[in-house]
Amino acid sequence: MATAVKERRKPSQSPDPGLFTELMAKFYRGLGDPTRLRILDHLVQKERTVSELVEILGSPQGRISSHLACLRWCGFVTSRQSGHYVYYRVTDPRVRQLLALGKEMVTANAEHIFACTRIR
Amino acid sequence: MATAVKERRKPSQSPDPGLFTELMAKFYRGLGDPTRLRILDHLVQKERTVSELVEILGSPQGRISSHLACLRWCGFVTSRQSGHYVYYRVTDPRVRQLLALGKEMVTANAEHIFACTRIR
DNA sequence: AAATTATATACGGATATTCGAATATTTGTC
DNA sequence: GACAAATATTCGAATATCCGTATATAATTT
Repeated sequence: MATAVKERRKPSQSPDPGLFTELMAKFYRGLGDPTRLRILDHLVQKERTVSELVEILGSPQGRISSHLACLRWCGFVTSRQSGHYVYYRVTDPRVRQLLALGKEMVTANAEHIFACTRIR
Repeated sequence: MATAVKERRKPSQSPDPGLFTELMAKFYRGLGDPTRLRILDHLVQKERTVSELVEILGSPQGRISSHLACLRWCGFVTSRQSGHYVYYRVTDPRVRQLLALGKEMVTANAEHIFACTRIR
């Protein structure tokens, strides 16, 4: 007699509507930090090593690495190692789209956003 | 003789690079909350009143109103009043694009995002 | 204008996020 | 393997965000 096998959902599908929304929120929060946005702005233009970013942005190395890790987890950047340098870049074209859309909307709404007290 | 007039920047332009990045981050954080995303998901489909959203989402009214205020400040939704109902909707097509892009990327990266510890 | 319904806001407590500083890990060189 | 350079991670303190509850405002009806 055939045993009923509990079907396993593909992980790329929304496993649970609530959880998926949580992940979406988490994803957007990945873009919700100024340091990460500055990093992305540079990686969109050109591949960079961690130390280059440290130099360019003038932020401490630990902070840059930490934010890069976050960006990598969420799929905004990819990395490759060469020698003892790690090169980061933006590969997914959707990241550029996300950034472009945000830039447009913020440009048009800067004052309102600035005035929003719910988020500081 | 012509007096030199200090040129006033258009407010829609980036006033200060640092500040603009801050606003961008704030903007994306606007999408970084599950309740707000759920609200947007419904408003993308159809115009709704606050009480309809309260009913649909099962969250307390104050919370819904508060999040709607946030979404309105950041330019994600617009509102119109009719009687003593306030109708909210998504007017800007870029919001749909932002949501669609996020959905795609999260669908492809759900496990990684879930595993990201920097953001919980 | 009093009452009612719908919406918006205020406040304190709990949790999340970021930073700075220090340390650990990895990679290549000698 | 010891050392140096580049990168990654950890930890506590400061700040930001969210929630629940309560209250305030606005619009309509009587």
